[in-house]
Amino acid sequence: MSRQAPTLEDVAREAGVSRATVSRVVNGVRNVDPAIQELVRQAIRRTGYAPNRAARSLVTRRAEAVALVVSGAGDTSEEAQAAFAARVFADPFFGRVVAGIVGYLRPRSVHPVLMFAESAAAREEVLTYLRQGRADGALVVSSHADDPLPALLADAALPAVLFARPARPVPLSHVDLAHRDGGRLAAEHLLARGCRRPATISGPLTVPAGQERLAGFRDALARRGHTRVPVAEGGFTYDSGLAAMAGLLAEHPDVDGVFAANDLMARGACQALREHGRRVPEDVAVVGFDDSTAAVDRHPRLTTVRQPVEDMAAEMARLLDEHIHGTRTEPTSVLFDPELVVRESA
Amino acid sequence: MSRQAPTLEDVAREAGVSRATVSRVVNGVRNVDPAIQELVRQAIRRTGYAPNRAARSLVTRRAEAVALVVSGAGDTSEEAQAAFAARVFADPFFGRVVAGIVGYLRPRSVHPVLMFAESAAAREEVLTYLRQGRADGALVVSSHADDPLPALLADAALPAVLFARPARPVPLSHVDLAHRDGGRLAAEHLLARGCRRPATISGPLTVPAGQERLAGFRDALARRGHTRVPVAEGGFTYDSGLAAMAGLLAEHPDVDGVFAANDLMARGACQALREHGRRVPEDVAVVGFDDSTAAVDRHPRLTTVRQPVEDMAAEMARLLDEHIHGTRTEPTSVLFDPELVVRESA
DNA sequence: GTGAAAGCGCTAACAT
DNA sequence: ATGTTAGCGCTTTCAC
Repeated sequence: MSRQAPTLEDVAREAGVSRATVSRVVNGVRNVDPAIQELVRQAIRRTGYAPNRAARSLVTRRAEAVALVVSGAGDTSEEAQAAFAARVFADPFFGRVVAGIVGYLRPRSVHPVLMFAESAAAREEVLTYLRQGRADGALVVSSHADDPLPALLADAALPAVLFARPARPVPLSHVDLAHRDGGRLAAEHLLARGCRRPATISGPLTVPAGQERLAGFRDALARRGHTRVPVAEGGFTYDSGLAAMAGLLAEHPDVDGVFAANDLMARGACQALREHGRRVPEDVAVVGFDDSTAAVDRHPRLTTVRQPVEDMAAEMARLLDEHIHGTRTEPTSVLFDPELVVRESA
Repeated sequence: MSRQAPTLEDVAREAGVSRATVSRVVNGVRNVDPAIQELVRQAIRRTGYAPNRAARSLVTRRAEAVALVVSGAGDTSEEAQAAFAARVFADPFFGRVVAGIVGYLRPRSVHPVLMFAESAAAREEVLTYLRQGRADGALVVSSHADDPLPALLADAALPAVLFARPARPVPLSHVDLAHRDGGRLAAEHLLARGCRRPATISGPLTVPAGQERLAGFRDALARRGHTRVPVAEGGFTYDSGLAAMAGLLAEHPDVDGVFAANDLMARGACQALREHGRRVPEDVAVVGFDDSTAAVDRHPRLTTVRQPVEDMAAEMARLLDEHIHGTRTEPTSVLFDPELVVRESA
């Protein structure tokens, strides 16, 4: 379109020095005469030079980019992929992940390339992408615990870090939350505010997070004498929360406290409660999980177990960075602590 | 880490042909003997060869990547950038944009690199990124109409396409919605269902979309005899919708229909209405705009003016593609039609 | 139809 | 402290 972009050569000529010198000032700049540095800098400004990344990557063998892959377990059609993308982004949780990742990556000027892997073909594409050196590693957020991608990545010895522990062990670093403690926090809060009939809407029991939040909640309750706690399994969606709450109410009309394993389901539960004429928190207290935007963008503001997602995501990026640069070689897992945030719903 | 990745040379040796031949079968493959093609393909499989993108980009001058930049008008600190990222993703609208873009890009195996441009430095970074050839063009979604990025991109003659017409004309292609028609659709629906006291919660009047949705709504109403329509300006957020509705109710307790310029504000309005003892839609009908997930993930499901965001985003990607490949040189604007989706709220 | 060779723009030894 | 030079892995004329 426009005229050729200026190269190192052009700048060198303009400044009256060699390419190597220009390269030195453009990069780490070890020992270049300050006067010459200034000369070169001016030449760069005059020519409007911007280093060609392909050429640099070719020799450094670094793309300065990482793949941010959102993967599932499915094997869906091309169209369904778009729907999958929309669904993922609809979850307020993902925005926090991106914010945390970008917060770490940006200052280091590495950029995230967005990829969706919801089919075997898409997963293969991710591997190829990395093998081509278009990205130096992958940050993986799975929507299912039995996602096959982590194992593929590990087998190919490609640098990767996961958000959340996979259902089946995989030799890859990951960050995670102490979900059990989170469930315990919710239980203790409900009890402390006087609930006598606590119940819970769990996450899918196929994912570790779902199991553990439930286990933590149950254990804490059992320790205080509540051994038979009603539980309805949900799917981490608004609708599933609504349905689960309706079911709970039908079987146990006297529930006075509910722990939903995420905020979206807690919102659904609030709606079901409202439809059945129960006030929140007067009649039934509701505790959510995550502290996503869903917790605060409607009324009543949710009391919830906060997951420090941004910090976790940033740590994920940091771990990947270390794996890429070889400063860390062994798979590592970093666990974060949940925190109770008390608002209006409980 | 692992052993060197296989190169074209390795495959050539393995297959007993020249690099050029391997390159030909890897790419477009014009006239290569079928038998040799097969030979090469097997060699590729055996070696696990994946073409090095940096090397290819160096000669083709194509990154096969585009920048997906979410920009604002501000000049915020580094930390605020993260908050900005989180906010953007919290908007269900953005997920649909990504889905549309990825839907177009994926089959062409070009990948979106996520960038946020909320400060002068960040904007400069986007320009540099493109000049370095790390991305072939930019897809820009601005959160403010007075975003300076589009003009910068145009001045630098970098391929770019915008979502929505900028406040100030810029010689860049863009896609947009016929917002006026959308406002009209809302007005006609409210009238058709018998509203006598319609009001509206507009978007920010600084952005074209805000102005035009309001203008369309007003015009249609005026044409039917309603010349004095209460309007409260909102900011496209849940809270602003809630506050605006409360204000409207205070000044005009008899409103029986409200058009909110987006779904999030419509949700806020529903909440305010509920707090003031009004039923939706029995006492007050509410029409939203966008048809985002916010329209359907709570009750009552929103009657809303649908914006075909995915299609618009895909078109944006298509236009950029044409600009990049030089098949389109003049800035073009493509306008989409809104559509009324009737659900429960009106 | 296939191969030889030049060169894309850069970094990093190595030499000075 | 600076310059010279050899590639990095690929595409693409140009011969054959």
